[in-house]
Amino acid sequence: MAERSLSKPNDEPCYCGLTRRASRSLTEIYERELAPYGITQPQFSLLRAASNSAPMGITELALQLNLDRTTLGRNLKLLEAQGLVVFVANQHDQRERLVTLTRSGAKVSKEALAAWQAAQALIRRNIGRQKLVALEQLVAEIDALVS
Amino acid sequence: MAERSLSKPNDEPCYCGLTRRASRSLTEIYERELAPYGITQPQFSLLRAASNSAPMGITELALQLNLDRTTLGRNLKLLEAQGLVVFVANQHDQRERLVTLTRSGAKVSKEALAAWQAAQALIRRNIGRQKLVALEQLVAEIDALVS
DNA sequence: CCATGATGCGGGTATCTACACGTAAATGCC
DNA sequence: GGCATTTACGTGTAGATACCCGCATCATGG
Repeated sequence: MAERSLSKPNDEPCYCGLTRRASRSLTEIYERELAPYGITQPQFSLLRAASNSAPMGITELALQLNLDRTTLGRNLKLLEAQGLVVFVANQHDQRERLVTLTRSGAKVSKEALAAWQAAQALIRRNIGRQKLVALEQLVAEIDALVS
Repeated sequence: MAERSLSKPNDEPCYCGLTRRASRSLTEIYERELAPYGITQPQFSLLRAASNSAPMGITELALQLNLDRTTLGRNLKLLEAQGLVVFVANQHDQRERLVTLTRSGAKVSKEALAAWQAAQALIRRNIGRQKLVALEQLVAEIDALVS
C-alpha cells in the first residue's frame, strides 16, 4: 500500500502553479488583442472596473478586485500618466482619492472592448461555456479562502 | 431579443481577469506556508521542476514550464544567489548552462515539500478533488491555445 | 477640546513576468 | 573550409504584484 507513494512520490500537480501558468497563457492571448490600444490586460480590467461603478477610493476598489492596495495604487498611477484616469478629491474626506475615468479613458475602454470581446470569444470557442462557468465558480470558492 | 444585451451589456466575466485573480489568491495561500523556508511559490516550483528531471538548459526548462526564457533566467539567478542552484557547463555545447540543484537546494526543496503539501491539502479539502481534476484539464486546454 | 486609535494613502524594496535587442556558439549548406 | 542561419543566453526596460513602514486625516472617548 505504500508502493504507490514510493513509486510516484510527487506527481500531484501544484494547483497554484497550474493557475499561475494558466494566467500567463491567458494574459498572452488577451494582450495580443489589446496591444493595438496600448494597454495591458490588467490595465483594461482596471478601466472596466472603474467605468462600471461610481468613483471609488483606492482601498475600496482594491478590496473589490482582491488586489493589494499599493499594487492598485501603482497600476492606477500608470493609467494616470497615460491620461486615462484622474484622482478626484473626496470633499468629505481629504484622505481619499476617488478614481475617475477621463474622457480619453472612457474612449480607450470603449474601443478596446471589441479586442477584449474577441479574446473572450476565442476562449469560449475553444474551451466551451460549461467549463468557463465552472471556472467562474471555482475562482469564487478560491477567493473565499483568503477573504 | 436585443433586450438582454441592452440591459446587461458587459457583465460577462473576464476569463483572464478571473484566472489572474485566482493565481493571486492561491499564491497568497501557498506562500503563507512556504514563508518559513524563505522561498516563494514560483521558486518552490522551480526547485521542484529542477529536482524532478535530469539537468536541463534554461530554454528547455522554460519551454516545459511555459515560462518566458528570460524570466526563468532571472528567477534562477535569484536561486543561484541563495545557493540553491548552480549552472553547470554542457561539455558538448558551450552556449548551454545546465540547471542543477545544490545540496542545499535539494534540502530546502525537500523540507519545503511539507509546507507545499499542507497548502495542497487545504485546497483539496476546500475545493474537492473533482473540481481540481477539471482545473488541471482546463489549464492543459488553455496552454494548448498558445503553444 | 484633545489624545488615541482607526483609516486612506504613498514610498521603499523585492520578486515575477515579458518583450526587444544584442552576442556567442553550433549547425548546415555550398 | 567558409559563411548564413539557427540556437542559447544575457541585458535593458517596463509593468504587475505584495510587504513593510511612515504620514496625514478622520472618528471617538474622556
